[in-house]
Amino acid sequence: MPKVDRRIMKTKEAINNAFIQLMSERDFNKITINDISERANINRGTIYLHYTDKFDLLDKCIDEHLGNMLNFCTSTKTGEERLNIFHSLLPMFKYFEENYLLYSSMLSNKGISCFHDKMIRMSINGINELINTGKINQEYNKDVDIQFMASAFVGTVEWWIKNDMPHSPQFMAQQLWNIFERNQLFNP
Amino acid sequence: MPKVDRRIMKTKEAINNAFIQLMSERDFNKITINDISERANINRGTIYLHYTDKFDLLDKCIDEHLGNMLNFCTSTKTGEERLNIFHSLLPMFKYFEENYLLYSSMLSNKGISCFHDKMIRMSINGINELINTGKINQEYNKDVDIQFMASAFVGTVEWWIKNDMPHSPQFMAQQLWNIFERNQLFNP
DNA sequence: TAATTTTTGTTCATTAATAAACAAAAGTTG
DNA sequence: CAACTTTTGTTTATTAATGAACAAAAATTA
Repeated sequence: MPKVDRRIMKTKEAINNAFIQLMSERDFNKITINDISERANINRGTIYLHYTDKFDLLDKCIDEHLGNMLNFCTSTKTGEERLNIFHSLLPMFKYFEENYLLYSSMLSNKGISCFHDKMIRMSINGINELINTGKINQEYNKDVDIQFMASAFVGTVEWWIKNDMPHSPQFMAQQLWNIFERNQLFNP
Repeated sequence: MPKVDRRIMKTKEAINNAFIQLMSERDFNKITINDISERANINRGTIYLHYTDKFDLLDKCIDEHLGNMLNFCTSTKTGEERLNIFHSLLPMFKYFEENYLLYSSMLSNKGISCFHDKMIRMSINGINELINTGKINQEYNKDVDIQFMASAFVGTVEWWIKNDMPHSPQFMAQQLWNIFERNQLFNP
């Protein structure tokens, strides 16, 4: 990958940090480009060099962080482990815990649904991968089933984050795993 | 004053922070321009746009921070208070306490004497101002006396900083003030 | 000491960020 | 609703920072 100019890295990080900070303070529709540029201590015009508007910024911000999460969950694993759902469940909860400020802001923030939507889409992708590799009980391979599972899964995770993470990552991963087992979701 | 480009502000602050950090870790002559640019996350060449070499950087760094100190000691005061030595002693000790990392690095660091020299010069300037305004007992108005007083004063402050500030700013200011009174240094 | 590596200070062409200005859109106020 | 203020998105000329290259100096190593 061609190395990125360090000015771009710094600018983007400043924008992202400012944005996440502001998202934890007030609702998305109360945040202006002005606010972001002031908080990030950069020229307002500079934001437009990287993002078309604040919706684009929100979009890319979520994409990047969910991408980091996925990476974190799969990076240190072998191909076999990667498809073992429990080995990914635990790091996922841990990652959310470590980035509490970001994800709780995103979820508590009125006026944005794209975070939820992206979580759903990510889950569906994950489920499809498990189906294609035969890890999942084929009987669940219908779009309604997939949607049902994704909604349940994402809803549970979101509930956990929004309610200040009332259980440990270990506990949550184990509980979800138990549910999956009880429903014979995974092939042995 | 004409407003400075915000890029310059950011670059200088990054350089200064990196430099102070490094000064607290190792001796000045073990610090390279390379180290500073890496720590500051800026291009090495950029340093040369603002400083001729690392000695110049050290010099300007000290000047700036001692300037801040002077400012802090005199800013919130009226003209009368400003020349009342006790009203400046206390804030001085407080300022050093608040910027402990910086000043203890400067003093503990082998290979630099300019910090001490600048402190002496600053004290001499202060004493001269007090003489010119008649605040100081005229009998002390000889260069040897001035040098004696400045050395004693600076040496005491440096001792306090180097030995991890064994007394409170209040105590130090009071003790110094007592010494001045005992020697009838100041006119009533 | 000689060979080698690191650091320095400078140059260069290129790119990113800047301040300032502007009209249009959106939001707020009386 | 109209007057007003704020925010937006874009443009422009200018400046600062960048990475890369280089030879010389300094420091390190054998």
